[in-house]
Amino acid sequence: MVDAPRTPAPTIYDVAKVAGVAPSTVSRAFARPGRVNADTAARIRAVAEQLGYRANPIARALSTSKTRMIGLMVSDVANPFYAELIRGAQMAASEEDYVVVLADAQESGALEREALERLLPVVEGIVIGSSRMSELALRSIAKQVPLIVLNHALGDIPSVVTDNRAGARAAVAHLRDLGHTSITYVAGPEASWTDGARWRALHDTARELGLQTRRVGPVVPTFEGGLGIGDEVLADGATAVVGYNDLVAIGIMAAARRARMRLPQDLSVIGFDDILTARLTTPPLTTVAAPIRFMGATAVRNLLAVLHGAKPRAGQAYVLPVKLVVRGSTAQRNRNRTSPALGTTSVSGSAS
Amino acid sequence: MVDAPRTPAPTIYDVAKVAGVAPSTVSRAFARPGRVNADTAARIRAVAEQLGYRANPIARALSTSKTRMIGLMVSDVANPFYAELIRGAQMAASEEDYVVVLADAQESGALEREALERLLPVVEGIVIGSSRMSELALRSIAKQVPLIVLNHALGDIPSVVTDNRAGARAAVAHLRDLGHTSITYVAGPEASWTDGARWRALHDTARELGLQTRRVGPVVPTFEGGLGIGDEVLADGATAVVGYNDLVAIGIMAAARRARMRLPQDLSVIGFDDILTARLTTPPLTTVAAPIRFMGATAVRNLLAVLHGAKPRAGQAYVLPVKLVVRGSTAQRNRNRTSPALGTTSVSGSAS
DNA sequence: GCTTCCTCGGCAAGCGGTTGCCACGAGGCG
DNA sequence: CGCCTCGTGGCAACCGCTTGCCGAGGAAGC
Repeated sequence: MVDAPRTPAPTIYDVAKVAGVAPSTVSRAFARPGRVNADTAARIRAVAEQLGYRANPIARALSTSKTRMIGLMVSDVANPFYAELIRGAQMAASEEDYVVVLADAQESGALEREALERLLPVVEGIVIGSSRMSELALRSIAKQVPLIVLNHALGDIPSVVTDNRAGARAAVAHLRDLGHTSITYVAGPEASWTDGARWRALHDTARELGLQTRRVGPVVPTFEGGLGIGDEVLADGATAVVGYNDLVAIGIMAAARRARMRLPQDLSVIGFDDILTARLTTPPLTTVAAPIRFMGATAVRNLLAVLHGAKPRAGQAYVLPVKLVVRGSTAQRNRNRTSPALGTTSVSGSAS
Repeated sequence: MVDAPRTPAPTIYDVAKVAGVAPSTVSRAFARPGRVNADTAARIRAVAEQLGYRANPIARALSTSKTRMIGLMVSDVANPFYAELIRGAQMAASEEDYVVVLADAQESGALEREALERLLPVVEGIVIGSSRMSELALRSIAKQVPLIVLNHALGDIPSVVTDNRAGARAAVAHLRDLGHTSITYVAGPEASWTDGARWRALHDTARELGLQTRRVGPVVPTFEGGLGIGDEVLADGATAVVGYNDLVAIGIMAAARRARMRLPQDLSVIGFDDILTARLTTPPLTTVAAPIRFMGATAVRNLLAVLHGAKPRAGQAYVLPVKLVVRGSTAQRNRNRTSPALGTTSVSGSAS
């Protein structure tokens, strides 16, 4: 063992002894203002302060089951989207003096279950960002502990999502205004509820506004995913593509550049989410910005509200507004762009 | 309050009753293999399984002070560097069935202290990534709980850092090979130990290899930081710049592009760390790649080792190897590049 | 003056495990 | 055959805080 002559932290018993009262009184002095005479309370506080007393959250939790911890499950911490989300959740939690326990599913349903297992007995509630688990599994979790899911509207579990419909509409309208007549959508994970929502909304609005749509994929929702399917997208002579998320969109841009296309003249690209990276690319990415940080905060705040006794609002998801941020990756359709010279991993097929 | 007819989870008492043994025996059946007769243990396990018993970590923690949680403090969760770090820490923790409690200092020493305060009583040990606190404060923490700091070599606290010296050397050598004779370093936060280490190493090797160095900054270690100081860097006619980290380097690139310089012909840029974003820029960033994920994992593994009784290795930091990853942002020095047309926020001064 | 109510502190029983110590029986050994 | 040792299980005392309940004493009501 280590050296550690660390003196044990003072307890309410120590404080009680010094202050000349019973431990229960000390406890109440902190937890139940008013229950104890003001003078006594003041004296106790003073002693506590002087002894450096800090309540032991573990002990408290044992009898109250209030750990002041909430679990946050993300499918991939390394994804910038989640970084922002975590930040929001983190902030909202601190506001109420809660602490967040992070779990990373690493895009695997099995790991997610396992991590959840570790979390469950310790946290008061859980926020799950884009689960890879089945709805059945989610429901079973929801039975055990207050739960709120992100980016996935389930009938009976409280959830917060973004307004994918409005976002898709804005994207389509923007592309139409630029003269585009056809849009290629690069799909994300099949298991993703968000992907379905985005595609459906895109498809519907496109039809409404008289544009064609095409759907390719699914791909893994990363830069590599977008890069990998880039040639297929370009082979068909697409002039406008919308990616499942920013990372995919950026991947597509890289593929286009590799194929010696000019951006945005030859190809307009739009992403979803507006992660930090979106503004760092060349050209900077036009994207449907989600209030990511706010999403995390909203989820946590609602979870906390439920923990404080509020009725969970299950029937209807909280839908957060989005905004199309026009940057440099979209431009007027170029009617006579040349057939792309495909990259090394080229695919047969030519531009229309 | 909520509905919740959630039946209370079974305890060792329930299991004991059904299995016809004493609670202590149940406890030992799980915690102390061998201490209990194999048959009895098997029976207990069976009963537990059937009842769906799960040990309550809170209760266990109360008497053993082993929470199986470690704290991870980062100065900015939204920074991609930390995203990777968290992932590594997270993975290493899961390996030993530990859970990580995340705290975000939001680049503020005060918030960092506060968050630490919340963490301290709950976790068995803490990993701090790039602290904004004073060394004094760090030492005081280290006295209370096993601590390991990242990117900051302190004499008496175990730490893991990257081989900044080797990294700087590689960067300088690379630039020299490309014909550059002078290097501008854009400094990061003054409070950053890493910044000092990088600059010193850069300066030393440059001198050794016969190159000039210049140092500008400090700037906040973000894209905006790099972008903001870009003009100052360019005004002096720099041909090669090394940023404190990738984000800063990317910011410089953006500034250069805004000034209508061609990259990398007119300006070579090198970053540090190799965050995910580094390969997504145009041109992709040449950078001194740190094994970020591995750093996180290393920190956690060593912390865990200490918790398991290993002697903390304080005297000497664990230094992790780095590797120069040459991408597209560096090129042969262009001897006759034209004086840059500075952007809107231009600074007086002309190229040499 | 006596009952009633209220305020405020203490007692003690949990919360769900862990663990030092003891007891009991069986096998080993001289 | 008596004594020791070893393997196992149980008892009970924690770990530190919360909280229902009780009771003493003072204020208020009649």
